[in-house]
Amino acid sequence: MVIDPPDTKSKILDAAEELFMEHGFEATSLRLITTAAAVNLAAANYHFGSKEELFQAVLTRRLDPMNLDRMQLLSAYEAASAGRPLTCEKILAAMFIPALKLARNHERGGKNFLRLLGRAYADPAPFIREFLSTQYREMIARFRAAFSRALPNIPREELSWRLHFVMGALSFTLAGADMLKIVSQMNPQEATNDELLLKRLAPFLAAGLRSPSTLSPGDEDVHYLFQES
Amino acid sequence: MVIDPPDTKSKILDAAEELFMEHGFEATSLRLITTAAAVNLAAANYHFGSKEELFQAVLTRRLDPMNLDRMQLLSAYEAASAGRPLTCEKILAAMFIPALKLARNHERGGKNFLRLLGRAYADPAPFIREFLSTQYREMIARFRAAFSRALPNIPREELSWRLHFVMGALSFTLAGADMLKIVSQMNPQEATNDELLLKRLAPFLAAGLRSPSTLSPGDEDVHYLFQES
DNA sequence: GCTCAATTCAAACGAGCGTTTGAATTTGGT
DNA sequence: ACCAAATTCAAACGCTCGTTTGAATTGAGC
Repeated sequence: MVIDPPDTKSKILDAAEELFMEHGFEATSLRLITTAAAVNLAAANYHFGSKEELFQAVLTRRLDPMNLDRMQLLSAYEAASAGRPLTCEKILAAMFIPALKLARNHERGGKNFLRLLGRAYADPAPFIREFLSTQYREMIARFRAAFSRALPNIPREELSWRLHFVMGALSFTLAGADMLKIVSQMNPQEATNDELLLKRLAPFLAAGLRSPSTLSPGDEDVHYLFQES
Repeated sequence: MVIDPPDTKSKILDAAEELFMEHGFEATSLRLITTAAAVNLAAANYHFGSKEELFQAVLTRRLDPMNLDRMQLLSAYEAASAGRPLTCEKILAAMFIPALKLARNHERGGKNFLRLLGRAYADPAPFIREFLSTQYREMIARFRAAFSRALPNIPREELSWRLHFVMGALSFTLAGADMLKIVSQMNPQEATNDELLLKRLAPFLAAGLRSPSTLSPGDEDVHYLFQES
């Protein structure tokens, strides 16, 4: 069994994924990418059209299957629950397991990709924001509906916020191997254990999601944060 | 009472803050900044040395007072508690109130700054990461100690992770006015109400922080996420 | 009113950027 | 073996970047 050599397009995608992850979109030049991929400079524009389209191709290659995976897993859980609403942990698992599967895909640096993705969330470039917005719309809608059934007592708007916090903590965690040094001077060998990481994150988020809504109607004026002493 | 005109240095800082926030570090040129500030291009290098040092000056101007504020507030709460450990809400309030105070500082765009800060957390540039790491070290250590007293049953390592998640959700939330469109198609006029936003975030995080540790010793093999069906 | 240091200014420097070009080369169908 | 399409290649284009330079201007102290 012979593994045929990767074609130019794949070599560019692989090099771009690693370098975009390491330096960000703006700071990574096509010359750096094509040199690392050992292909001609013009090949990038020939195969992908532009640097922006190359970046989108890097994201799409892994993001599409992962989000599909998430939705299928959620559907499987829902089918198995016989009509009862899922637990928050179950829904979070449907979000995390496909991400973990990707992170474990070491043959091609899946972990690099998750860090790249986490950073893309915070990138101000309009073309990145629009791209992610359309890529995520369907998946987010499915999960919002699932959480809504799991947490019938949380108002719809409050739930939107909490889902936002969940995405924030998740993407920050995925992107943040370096950040751990800032926040916690964490043990590095543990920081690379993604499974353990998400095992810690999921219960944390589930507890937050289940907490009673503090801003129920008529409760707007509780100065929650600003009580004296 | 006459307000004297802002000097060149301040004009550059103000313009840089707004433009770095909008486009990120790499995508913002000194020519864009100095033109917006209506000063000569060379003035940026004359007053700040380099683009990197200018960026650090933008951060320092507001970050130093804010973190000092946080630590003083935490000390005040601790002094008022007469030796009893603080609640998580109280500690989170000491983190959030100074940020809110800054966001309310409309005369100079404090809100812009918080978005810039949230984005800096995710920036891969080494000089940014090192800068933030040293700027935050003392403040983080103080708050970790406070949470440690508030949550004596959470192992030290688990607590480090949870503090990490808290920082993630917070910075993502501060940075993410645009992101709300992706995750939740949120009501925009509400998204700009920072007080309400943090009133929702704080109880969410407090519930997560207080949740029982699921990875207590001997419990390592619970396949929390990977249970069947 | 002179001096000298601090600041502002227009101009340029060298380097790196994304993209395009047009010829050379490889590939696959007949 | 041939042709046409797909791909690779070296070179260049036009542009913007961060930084530097050296002269012009300003302003406070004597």
